[in-house]
Amino acid sequence: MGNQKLYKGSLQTIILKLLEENDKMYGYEITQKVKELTKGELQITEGALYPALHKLEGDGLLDVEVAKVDNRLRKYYKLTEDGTKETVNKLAEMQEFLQTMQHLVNPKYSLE
Amino acid sequence: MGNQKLYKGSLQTIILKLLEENDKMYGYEITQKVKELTKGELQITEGALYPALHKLEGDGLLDVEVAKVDNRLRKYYKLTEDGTKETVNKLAEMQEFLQTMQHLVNPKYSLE
DNA sequence: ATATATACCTAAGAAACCTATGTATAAGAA
DNA sequence: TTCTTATACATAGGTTTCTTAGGTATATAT
Repeated sequence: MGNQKLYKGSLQTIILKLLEENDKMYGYEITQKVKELTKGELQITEGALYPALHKLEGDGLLDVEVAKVDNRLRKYYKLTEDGTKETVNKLAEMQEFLQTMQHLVNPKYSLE
Repeated sequence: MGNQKLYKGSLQTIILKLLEENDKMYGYEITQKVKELTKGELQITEGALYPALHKLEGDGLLDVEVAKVDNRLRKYYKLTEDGTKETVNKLAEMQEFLQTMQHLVNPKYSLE
């Protein structure tokens, strides 16, 4: 790691993308999934994750469903209809950002 | 645009990369160059740029040289020796970040 | 018994940015 | 010739987003 600050601003997009792929997930599961997918490169902190989930829910992009598993609480989140639409937008913006940055910092590896 | 917040955290790297390519540049020139290279996608604001340049200078990564052109002030910045080394690090971190994000949000377009 | 993993949460502060504003000169349009 | 736009620097105040640090609680492994 050491480049955690580059991820600033991309957490919402990451959450939405995971929920697009996995239908429903709970917070802790998201942190583990991201760690696994990035081979430890990105560690989402709970102090960042939970407020982000609450914000997405408040914005109407996620629905919550509480469950009890092994006598422990879980809050499953899933995309609303608006959330599904917004995910498409956010992913498009992310792709544009990644391409622009790739072009900026390393023109020869550009995808264009 | 609309995805400006994704660029949060990447400004220093962008500045260093431009100075690696162009030897010396002044602030206003950097804003124009970035606008040109990104086809208007990224507009660096002065409120972000100047403090960033001052910080890089304070950290010993940039040297300043003041010049007067057409009776107007210009502050030319160039990489120090430390700045050149740090640029290599920051670019490597950026590449890793871009690859990780690409893999996260769109596995099939991954460069791996 | 103690530590680790699972599972949620918030408060306080830091970092990095945007908006707005200020100064000043040069060039172009009305 | 006045007004706007472009060039060129700068800072102050506020916002967003994250990190750090702490809190609660159950299950499992040592």
